[in-house]
Amino acid sequence: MDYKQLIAETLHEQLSDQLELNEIKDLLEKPKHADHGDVAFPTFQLAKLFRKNPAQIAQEIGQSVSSPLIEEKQIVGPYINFFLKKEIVSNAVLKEVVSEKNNFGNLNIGNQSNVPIDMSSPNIAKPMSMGHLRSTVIGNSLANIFEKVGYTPIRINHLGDWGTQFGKLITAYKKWGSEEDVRKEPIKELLRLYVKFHAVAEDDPSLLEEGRLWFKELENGNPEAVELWTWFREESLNEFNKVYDRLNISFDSTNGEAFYNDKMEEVVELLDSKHLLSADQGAHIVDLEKYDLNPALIMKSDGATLYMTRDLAAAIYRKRTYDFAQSLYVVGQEQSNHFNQLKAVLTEAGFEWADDIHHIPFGLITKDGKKLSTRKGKVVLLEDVLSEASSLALQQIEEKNPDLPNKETVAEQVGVGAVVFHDLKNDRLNNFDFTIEEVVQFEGETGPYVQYTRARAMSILSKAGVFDFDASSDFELSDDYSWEVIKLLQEYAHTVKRAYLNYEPSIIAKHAIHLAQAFNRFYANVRVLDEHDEKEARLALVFATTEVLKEDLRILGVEAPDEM
RNA sequence: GUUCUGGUAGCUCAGCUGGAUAGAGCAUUCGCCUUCUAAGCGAACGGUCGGGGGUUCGAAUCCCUCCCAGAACGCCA
Repeated sequence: MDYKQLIAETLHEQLSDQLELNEIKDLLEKPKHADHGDVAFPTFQLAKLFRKNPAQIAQEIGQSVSSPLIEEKQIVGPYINFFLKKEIVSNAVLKEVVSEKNNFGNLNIGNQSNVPIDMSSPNIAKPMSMGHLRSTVIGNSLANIFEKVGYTPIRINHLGDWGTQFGKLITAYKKWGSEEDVRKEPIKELLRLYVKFHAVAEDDPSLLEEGRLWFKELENGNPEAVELWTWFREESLNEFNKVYDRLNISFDSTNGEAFYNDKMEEVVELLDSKHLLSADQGAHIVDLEKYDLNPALIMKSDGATLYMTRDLAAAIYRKRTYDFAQSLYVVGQEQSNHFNQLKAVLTEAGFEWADDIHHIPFGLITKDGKKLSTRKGKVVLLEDVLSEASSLALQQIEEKNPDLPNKETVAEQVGVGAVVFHDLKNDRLNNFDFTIEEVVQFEGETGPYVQYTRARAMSILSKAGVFDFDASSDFELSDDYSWEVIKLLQEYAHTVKRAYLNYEPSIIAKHAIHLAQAFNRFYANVRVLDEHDEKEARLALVFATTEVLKEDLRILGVEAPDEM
């Protein structure tokens, strides 16, 4: 139910000569303070039309407006403040949640069209760091958001499985590695080799040349090189999957960079046929001066292709394969320039769908104020963070609720949930400096707080023995504590839509926090299980809260334990 | 140097399309478990919304300018 719309309609009866319905609706706003009502109409704009002072206009219009939905109207200076009939709204909203359950808030904006999402994309033979977590969880959450508004998301893990680093790795492995060590702890051992390579290469630059040679061998299909590469890739992917399992994330495609090796030539030929390529210092570029961008490098002077070439091939491949409505790239903001170039080149090539490509940038994670660097071995391993979080959560359970069944399972849900929620609760673009204390918290605006709130609500339902409601019952509630919860439930679809339009999971996280806060105030002040007339309605409100909190958490990729 | 992000309470951040006294959480101090999980609730403390101009009836929000921080700026991805 759209209350703004209904209020706008009643106002329109008075103002049909001066304003369109939509104009009135745009003027209506949600007051910041509860004592200013639920919907407010400021009359400043009308002052010009009427040539009267706003307060007088508010008086005149306010007098004659009435609707069964309006409990009370207050005219405060230039504002007309409307207070909705809480019973009617709560009844309507709770009926809706009770019958729609987890489908509450669904929209059909996307018509089930495809939206590939380029996300996670760790590099083979390197561990997943906190930086990859961002791309992974933001991408996953966006996929859920797009699904909720009616699109078909396609989660693509564009693995970094090609490039000169494999030459280096093969070199290092042949010099210092052993099959046994790699099998034991693949990522850690490969990382050790990679770091050692760079350390030794500092003093012995000939190593770099050897690395380049081995990469050349790999490109040429040297069986030994290919075998090692395949093996490294496989071992790495196995390791990555352990992390993805813990995060409850899976992919529809793991086509990485290597997948496009045989699709680059076509791109170069295409650009060439459209006369977009020009030679510059021996390299081939696409000039993008008219887009105010530096030139895009398509082919190196030695004839090798580049990142840009590969991404062009991937973009074209995805359009052909999925005929997408939008194509998203969840990649750090430091690559904004690259994606601007990518879109510009595609536009130059005549692909009007270049406009449907959206880079979804996010901020940098630092450690002690400095950028993480795999080469120098300065990394925060995601797996370690998750394990640390999980064990801290277990400690917390031993302290707060030692009799809880399935402690380890819940600890994992809470610990991992804390990490994921922390990553998603603020604006994507914010940078943050990593500390485990900051990331794993259990109080305040955190994942565990939301989970805990829902667990308490679930406990009420299980004590009442009610998990299902008859939508034909009356759920009329009018107290202030219920009302704050009802309002947040009521605006859910609007919230989901905002998250979708802004590509912003934090909008969902904020909703979860606000709903949890409102519910906790209700919980502290309103008795549910006592016998009274409103018992069923209050139970329905508790139920609705558990459903929507669970849905918020699901969209974020966080689990919701029934007990904790 | 150029471009892009950001600059709001001691710290971390909200603030939807410009609107009524700028809001949370953490930290600090204090109060609330013989009633539905105290991972909770309440109260106190805390702000020249980076500085300066401008547009507007009205600016944290839009425009200009300066300062500060981070990032990106052709043969890495």
